[in-house]
Amino acid sequence: MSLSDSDELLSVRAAELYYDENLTQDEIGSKLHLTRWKVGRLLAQARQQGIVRIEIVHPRARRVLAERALQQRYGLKDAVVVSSAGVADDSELQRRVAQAAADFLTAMRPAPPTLGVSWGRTMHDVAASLPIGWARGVGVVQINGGLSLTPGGGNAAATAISIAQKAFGSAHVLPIPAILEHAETKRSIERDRAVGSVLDRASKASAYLFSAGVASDDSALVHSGYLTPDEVAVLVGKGAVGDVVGRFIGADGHPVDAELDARTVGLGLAALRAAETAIAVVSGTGKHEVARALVVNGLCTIMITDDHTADALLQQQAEAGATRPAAGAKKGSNALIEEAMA
Amino acid sequence: MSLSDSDELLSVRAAELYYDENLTQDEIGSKLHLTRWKVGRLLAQARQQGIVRIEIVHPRARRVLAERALQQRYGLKDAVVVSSAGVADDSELQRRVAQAAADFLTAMRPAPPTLGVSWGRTMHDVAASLPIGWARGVGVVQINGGLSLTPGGGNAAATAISIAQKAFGSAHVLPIPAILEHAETKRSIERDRAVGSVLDRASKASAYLFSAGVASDDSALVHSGYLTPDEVAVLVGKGAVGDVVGRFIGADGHPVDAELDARTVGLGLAALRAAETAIAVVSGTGKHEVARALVVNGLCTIMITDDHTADALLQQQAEAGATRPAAGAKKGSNALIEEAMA
DNA sequence: CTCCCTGATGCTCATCCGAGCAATAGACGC
DNA sequence: GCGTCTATTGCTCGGATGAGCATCAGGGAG
Repeated sequence: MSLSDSDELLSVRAAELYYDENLTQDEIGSKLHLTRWKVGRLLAQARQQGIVRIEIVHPRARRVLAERALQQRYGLKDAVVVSSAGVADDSELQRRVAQAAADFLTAMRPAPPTLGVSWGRTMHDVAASLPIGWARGVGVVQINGGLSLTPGGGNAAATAISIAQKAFGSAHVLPIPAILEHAETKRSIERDRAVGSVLDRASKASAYLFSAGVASDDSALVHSGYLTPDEVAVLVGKGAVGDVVGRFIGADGHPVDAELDARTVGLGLAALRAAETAIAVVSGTGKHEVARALVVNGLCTIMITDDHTADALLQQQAEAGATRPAAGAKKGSNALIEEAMA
Repeated sequence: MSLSDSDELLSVRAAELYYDENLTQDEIGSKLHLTRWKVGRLLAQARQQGIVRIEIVHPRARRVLAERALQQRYGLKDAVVVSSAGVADDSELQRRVAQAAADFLTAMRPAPPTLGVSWGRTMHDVAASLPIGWARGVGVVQINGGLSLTPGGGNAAATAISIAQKAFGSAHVLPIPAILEHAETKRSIERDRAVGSVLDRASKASAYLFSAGVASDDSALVHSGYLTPDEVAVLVGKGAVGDVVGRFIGADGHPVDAELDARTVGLGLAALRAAETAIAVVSGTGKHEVARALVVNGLCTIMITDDHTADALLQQQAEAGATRPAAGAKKGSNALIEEAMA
């Protein structure tokens, strides 16, 4: 601790003169009766101690440090953390994260020939945020069932179709329920030629893009009428932290209810775990736990989220390491900007 | 409007790379396929548009720009605006402002031979924040009556005494009520030799330091039992925005109730208006109106306040000019730092 | 008292960066 | 198409700044 009180006050004063007024370090030096090197050191100290906080306030701003920390901590291939500075409500934040996901997709080089997508509020926003022509000829495959029983917001297939259309590609949808009454029905549906081919295609996708839902009454699966609040409560009792591609998982990243899981149509979690590129888009206070389950258990290789969630994920110091082999400090989507220039 | 959307995104990205990572502009240039000058311009634009916000987070931090703006707008000799960044509640903010006032006093060169002070919660905090030896031999004079009828927090005289003691000086107190029942009583009290001599000394003080109170049930004059909430309500009805040295004033800076004013013991507002150095210490959401009355009507030459109040004072674009002759951009308390080094 | 160690200070030098200027590319009217 | 006008780009140059080093003050241990 070499920070004497007087030095700290000097730091503050120097920082004010440097950043608010903008005097040179030399000028500050003579004003404060210090040498310009001392001033430089005070400023460095002020920045290092966090007295000077530099914040980038913009809907599209990202928190690069948190991104790298996430990447390294959980062995992700990449991470995108959007700043929540100046965000009014949770839904605006979600839109920003969706926007970031769209930016990320757009910047992906090479674009995935086949992209498996889930559905839901977040995915809808991502689709909406994608610019027309974000890629050329991507095949988009819906990876889990979803026939919204409630109106509004378009159904699950619309998301996949929209993403495909904007890339001048083709969509392969699953116009079937997300969860069936009986495991047997599910198996027979999967045996259907059309459905089977889509699922097959899904399992071979070169990349996946999906979101995660909360385990509460607010779940999209409740809103869509597949589950009742009571059923969700039971799942929570069994340790569910949220759902991924329609499957409710616990903190260990595995389904909490084997029976329910057997009735859920779509790609299995193993496929995500094995995927080369699995992009999770998760944001909001309620989703910290699911997000943790995703990264801790290697269910995604790329995490796109907000800074609060990221901070939560980085909170605990030593966690069990991710199941993914660490990808090292491999640099990620720094080609994002290409899009902006195009 | 030369800010195309792509340029804005580039600005954001460049700012991230520059401030979060800290690459040189050159490195950013090659990473983003831009020349380093372009990067420089993007960064300048980002700062100028407020995309990059640099904030100094420290209890003692000041908002120098607001200070200068206040100074120039209202023709003040000086202004101190403390940052409210990271402040939990209003009382913490008040303590910070009091601290700033103490810093300001300490840094005053030359120290005023005689200092007239008022009393109240804020003044108490200022006194408490002053370091022992903040000056040598200042004569402190209480400028308005105040015998707290309620316990706790020490009475009005204690404030003056504390300030004086810490400067190894002498105190001249007014151990009499702030407001009397009858104007006649007030006049006779003023004729008292001891009281008269203090008031005389007060009127000749080389500087004044005072706060201002709200016109509401929360007024110190209500707490001290000099006024009832009903009486204050009547004053508010007459346009009172708050009290200064015990006198309730309207937005025009004049007493709203002549009769009440005639019963109030202490320095008149004219003395403040004429003073070479009149330091007002005002902070808190409820005091914006009083603060405005002070600066608009030249009741102080130096304003020490919080940034919210300052912003409120700077809100309206063209206001009637201050009654004080503009003091120009005369530099103020930049010697503050001497204290820190001593 | 002397020596040595540690941390702070002031300095040199290479780099970084911004102001200002010339060249260039677009935009527009003719 | 052509001239002109303006916004943008890339550059020169000198000041501003940070890294690294020599020096110095102070503070034990012997």
